[in-house]
Amino acid sequence: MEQLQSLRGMVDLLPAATSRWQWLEQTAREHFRRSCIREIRTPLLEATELFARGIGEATDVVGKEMYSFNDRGDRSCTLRPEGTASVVRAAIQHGLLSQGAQRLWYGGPMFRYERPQGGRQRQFHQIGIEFLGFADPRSDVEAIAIAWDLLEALGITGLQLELNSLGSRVDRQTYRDALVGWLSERQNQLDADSQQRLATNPLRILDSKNPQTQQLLQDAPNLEQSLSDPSRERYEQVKAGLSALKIPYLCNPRLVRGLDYYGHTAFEITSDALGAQATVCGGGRYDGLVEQLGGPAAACVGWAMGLERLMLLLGDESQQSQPPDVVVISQGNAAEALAVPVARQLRQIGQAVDVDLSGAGFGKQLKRAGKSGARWAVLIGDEEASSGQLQRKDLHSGDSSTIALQSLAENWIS
RNA sequence: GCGGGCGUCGCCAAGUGGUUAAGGCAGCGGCUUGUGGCGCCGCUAUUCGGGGGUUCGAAUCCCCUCGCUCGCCCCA
Repeated sequence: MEQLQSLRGMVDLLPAATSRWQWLEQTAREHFRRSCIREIRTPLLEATELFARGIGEATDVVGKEMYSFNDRGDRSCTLRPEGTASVVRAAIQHGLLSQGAQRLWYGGPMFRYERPQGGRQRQFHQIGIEFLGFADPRSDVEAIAIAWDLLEALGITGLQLELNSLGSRVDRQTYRDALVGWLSERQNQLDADSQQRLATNPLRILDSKNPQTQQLLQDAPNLEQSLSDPSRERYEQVKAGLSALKIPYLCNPRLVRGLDYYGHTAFEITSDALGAQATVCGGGRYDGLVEQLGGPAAACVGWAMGLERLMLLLGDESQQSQPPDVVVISQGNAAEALAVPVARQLRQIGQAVDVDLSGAGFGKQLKRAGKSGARWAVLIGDEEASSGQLQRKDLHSGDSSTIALQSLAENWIS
């Protein structure tokens, strides 16, 4: 490789794409503002231990996907692979929870060392919300509704909300034992990955894509049946809340999610237009995490969306960049000296002004100005420079008039 | 990390062993040295992602490598 290029899975966003990204981000920001959710920004780099303890040692994210390195002080650092752990850490560190429950959102790049694929990059972008200190099932409903409505505001259709309850810690332990016991007797019928997980993370076997494994699981103990009455009741309340909002959902008892901190409500919003990377939004409840990371007991619910995947669903029609309002054209020493000052004056009254600094002939500059889609051209040549009367040309109609350099800003009318 | 497909100019793309590697778009220059959007003319890859090999001869065949892509895996 002679040519220097971006690292694998690290993608440049070129000007043709950035306006679309800005629109997406603004739409999300506005949606969060209306939902009274405030932004939190945390560092991209954290102590490796935060993720190891927060997300779980046995998860794939921690086990094999982290960008970790030792810094000059020999501390193990990791580029954040997700947002929740950092937000929780920050909330604990700054005592946010002692000021009451927190409704927070975050956004920005995340890093996961994986083989890139459509909708999957090593540096990718998420936005997410975290409700810290909310135990009521209505908070699950509200969080999901906010995600659902944001996707609608973005104009994304054809989405499916899948819902499950992982129950309480005790429920999960009970179920886990039952599942491991049942599967152990049929270990030889499991695919290789699932056999591994039997020891490390048995619940994950549930959402294996291996058809034989899925077949086998038909008769396996069911997570729903292991739910305690309060857990079941809670789940019902969430479902009722969603139904009341007319948000359609599909109960999927196999929906497990890969991060250890989830319990009770877990959900995903998927699209069938994304190939293998179908999840657009994923989240759930993580009532034990704050305490686990050294904070007070605080029930929480949150989710994250992958922005690249949203972009894929929005279609990649690269938008034309906004054309300038005005292009300043000049020729000759005296005139060229005026070009930047004129542009600056017009910018001060709010015009989007481009300046042709090429030194090419009038014809050429005018041609480019026309192509740029600008409405106006301001022409400055020797005559204009000496008389102080600039020429202002309407590029749509071709009409020209003069405008005095002295009173340019005052007399400019778009 | 494992399998399949692909890689020719900024973009799209012909060429599949034989002299100088089509074409289109964009860009640049000119016709038109101070007045554009049309038109016409011209220019832009000693080189086919990179390296090595086979061959008299390779973009075209083989190996390695990098990258992209699809599936697995995983998740957003």
